[in-house]
Amino acid sequence: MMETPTRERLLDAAEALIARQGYDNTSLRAITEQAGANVAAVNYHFGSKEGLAEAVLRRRLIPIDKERMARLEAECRAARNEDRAPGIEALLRALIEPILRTIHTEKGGRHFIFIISRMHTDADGVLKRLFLKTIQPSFVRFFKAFQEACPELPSEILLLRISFTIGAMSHAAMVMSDWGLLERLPFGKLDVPTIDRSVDELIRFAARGFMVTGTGTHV
Amino acid sequence: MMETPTRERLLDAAEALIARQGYDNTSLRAITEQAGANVAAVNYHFGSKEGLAEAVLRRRLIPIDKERMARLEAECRAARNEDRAPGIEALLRALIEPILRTIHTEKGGRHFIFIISRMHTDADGVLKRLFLKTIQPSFVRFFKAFQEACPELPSEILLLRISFTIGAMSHAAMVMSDWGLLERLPFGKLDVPTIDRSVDELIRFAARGFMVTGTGTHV
DNA sequence: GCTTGATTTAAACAAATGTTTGATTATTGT
DNA sequence: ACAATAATCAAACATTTGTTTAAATCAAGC
Repeated sequence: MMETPTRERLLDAAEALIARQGYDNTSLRAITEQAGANVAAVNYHFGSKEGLAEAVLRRRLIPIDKERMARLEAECRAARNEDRAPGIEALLRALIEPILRTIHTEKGGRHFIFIISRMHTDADGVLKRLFLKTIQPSFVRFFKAFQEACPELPSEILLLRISFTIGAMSHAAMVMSDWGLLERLPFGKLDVPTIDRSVDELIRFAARGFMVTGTGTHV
Repeated sequence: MMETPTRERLLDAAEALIARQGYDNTSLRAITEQAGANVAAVNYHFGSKEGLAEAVLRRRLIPIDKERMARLEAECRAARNEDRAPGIEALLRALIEPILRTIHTEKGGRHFIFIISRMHTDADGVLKRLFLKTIQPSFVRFFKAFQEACPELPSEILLLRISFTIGAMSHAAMVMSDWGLLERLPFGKLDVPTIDRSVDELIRFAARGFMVTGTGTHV
């Protein structure tokens, strides 16, 4: 049985610890200890603590970003062929599903989600800059697609609603990763919803948010 | 002209710096320097760095919490008198407006908002525990009111939707505090919405999210 | 005016941080 | 088998961290 290489063990340990404690509050010694490696291993393999964090981020974010764009373009292509505007719900699904699915698809995904959530609310920080750089192009692309889907909505309002959605997604990711945190509160008995159910609820919640003149009832 | 006391200058400096850089990444020396005070002043006035952070949090959070509860109870009372269930939109307004209003009402509110946003996405941390302890009772109270407003909605789905709303609010607060961050992206010309307009958009976005069988069109 | 208590100050504290060094051990290519 | 490169290791590096100390300064009260 081949043991996993040090480089990867470092990534896993860093991912888990940074998720729980944050970047600044996680020491290299804690990471290397959990990974069963020497302190110098980080600087050998990644150049610096910052380099390690960058690698942690890229490892999962780039595949997610690729799948997002693939789904986005698929919907836009389908829309062109059928001579219609892209559908809001399909766009939301392209934005939300790839990242929330990593919670139970990938091994460390549950940890990674926490890092991403914190990324959205960090004003500044080492990881934030890299995160923005990585995700900016597809964010701009998504915005254009949303504009096609809602051609009569003023851009700044559209941007607000997309921000609401990203915030909801970010927070939902945390709740879904650690539902126990809510269950500890005195809410009475709750059936924990599955990830897929939660994702669906989120997408439809956001989709309704993008509507106007909704006439449904509150049920 | 009386100069503001050291205690308060420390709170202001800590609030601004913790908002920008996070709790762990903000040193006491940076805080005391910006406040024009000695390093030991923090331990003298607040006992510890943690004590200072706690004071920063309580100073604004407790009044916000009080106003939230006041509005909540007002709506519930009105509902009882008129023999109807509490209205979703009124509940959302009670939850959202008091905290988002501090952005432009209070002097340092713009900074405080960042701290609160980070609080929501922090898995653990010094401030998180205090935040939860402070806000938990009214959160439970809000949940009960939402249950009255949506008596047929399963509790776990209701809890999900509230989580979506809180996430949207949290992220929106950041965008509203620093709209320039979005304007830097290549979106073309945007009219920056006012705070009041943004708050309204958020409340109505969330209110639509709580509906079912919405039949509006995407505009 | 002196005293009591509150506040401020500079200096020092131990502990923890990211990084570097130089030697040692594994692994690989020929 | 041997040389060359890659990887690991213990030890030490200079900084920075939150906190404490003990003296100095300030502000009232009587």
